[in-house]
Amino acid sequence: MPANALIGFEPRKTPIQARSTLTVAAISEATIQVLLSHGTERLTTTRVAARAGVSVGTLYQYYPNKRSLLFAVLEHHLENVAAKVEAACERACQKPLAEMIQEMVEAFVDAKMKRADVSVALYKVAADVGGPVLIKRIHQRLRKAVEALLATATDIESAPDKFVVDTMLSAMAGAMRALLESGPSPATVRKAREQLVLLCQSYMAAATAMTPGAAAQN
Amino acid sequence: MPANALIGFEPRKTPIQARSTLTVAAISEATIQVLLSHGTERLTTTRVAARAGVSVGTLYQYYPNKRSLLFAVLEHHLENVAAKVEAACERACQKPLAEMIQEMVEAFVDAKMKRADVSVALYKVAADVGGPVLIKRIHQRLRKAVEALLATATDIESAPDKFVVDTMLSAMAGAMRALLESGPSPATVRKAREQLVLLCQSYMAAATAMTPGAAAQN
DNA sequence: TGATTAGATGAAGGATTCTTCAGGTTTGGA
DNA sequence: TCCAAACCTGAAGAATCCTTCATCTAATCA
Repeated sequence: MPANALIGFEPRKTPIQARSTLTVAAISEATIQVLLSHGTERLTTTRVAARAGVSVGTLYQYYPNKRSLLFAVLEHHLENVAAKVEAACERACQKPLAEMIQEMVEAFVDAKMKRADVSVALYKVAADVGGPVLIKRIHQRLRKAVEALLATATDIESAPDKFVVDTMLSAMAGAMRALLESGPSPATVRKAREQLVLLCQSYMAAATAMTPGAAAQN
Repeated sequence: MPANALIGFEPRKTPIQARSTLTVAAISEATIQVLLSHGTERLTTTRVAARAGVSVGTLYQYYPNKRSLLFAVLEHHLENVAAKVEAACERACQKPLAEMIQEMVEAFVDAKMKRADVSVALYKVAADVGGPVLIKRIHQRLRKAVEALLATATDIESAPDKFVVDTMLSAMAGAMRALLESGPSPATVRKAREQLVLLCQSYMAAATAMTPGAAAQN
């Protein structure tokens, strides 16, 4: 399943002339627009093409099928978030643990909130189109970035387990998802951001303290 | 949206005779089976009816449409999980914070793992069928249960903010989802369960005013 | 036993959507 | 200018699927 779950998703043809480059960009943006205005259910290739100002045939010249179209948009979004977090990780090297976590988490929250509506719409897409595979791939990227980051922390002795990092990341992503899907006010987002930082900080502190000498009181 | 998002989901007719009670039970179970064997995409009313050993017409006698069928199954699953967690909350009254959290989290994990395959399949369903509304409803139930629980903790001064409880619950649920969707081995589940407990414990300890004495070292 | 209600049937209507392809238009180089 | 490649068009094919309803059978009760 995870191995060949992505077949048939490759672009059918790559744009060569300037005209077609504009076309694929328009299709991509139209997909997001239709997603926002009609939802995943009523996202049809014809509608996307119409919104992009081209005909369906043109759409199928660059995407082999509807799913590949959605997949491409989802992939682009996730890559973008991952890149932001990775950048934050590099910025936060050689600092105390708490500061590292704060920068990383805030980068993640801000990246997701940048276009909150799109983020929410894409959760539904992920359920249909290669979600698991893609999520897993991005997740691994983030885990590596965070592990590399933690290795440079100035105030911890041994880097935490892969398992711990994984748990933190999925908790962070899950809480973020719940937040996004609740349609939060700016004030709510601010508070949630703080809490998310605290959540990750306190967990990492507890999970890293376990390994060296100062074990927990349990 | 959230207000009337559930219209048309009410059962069309309630079974009276014993025969029809069996029928609806069979349809319900068949829905899960088809969900597992064919996925949400290829879940058709005809297929469900066939699997249940009845005709499509019979199905439509009890469910006004396909979505109401999926909604009912999802609702049943979530109610079950919520009940398990609520029961754990009542069991854990009048104890130290860490123990409370442990019992609650473990109850949640165990409830979700009970039929892990169904849990995973229903995530996709939730994306299509009244997910947000239902999730929000269950979430509120859990929050109230946890708040009532925390109010009886023997080692904290003031009960934590609603916001804190919400964050913890969504983080817990999110991490659990990621775990389930990764198709974990029993050993992995065991480790993840521990980590999830630790995650929630350390966060609650950090976000709560503990009684002087056993405060966190940060 | 006869009448009335509950329950079950499944072919067919109706609607939607994905995808193709034969043919037309535009672009860029020779 | 002229041609080949790139690009675009959109009606129509093909496949699904949801849902209804006229009709039949089983159960309940007077």
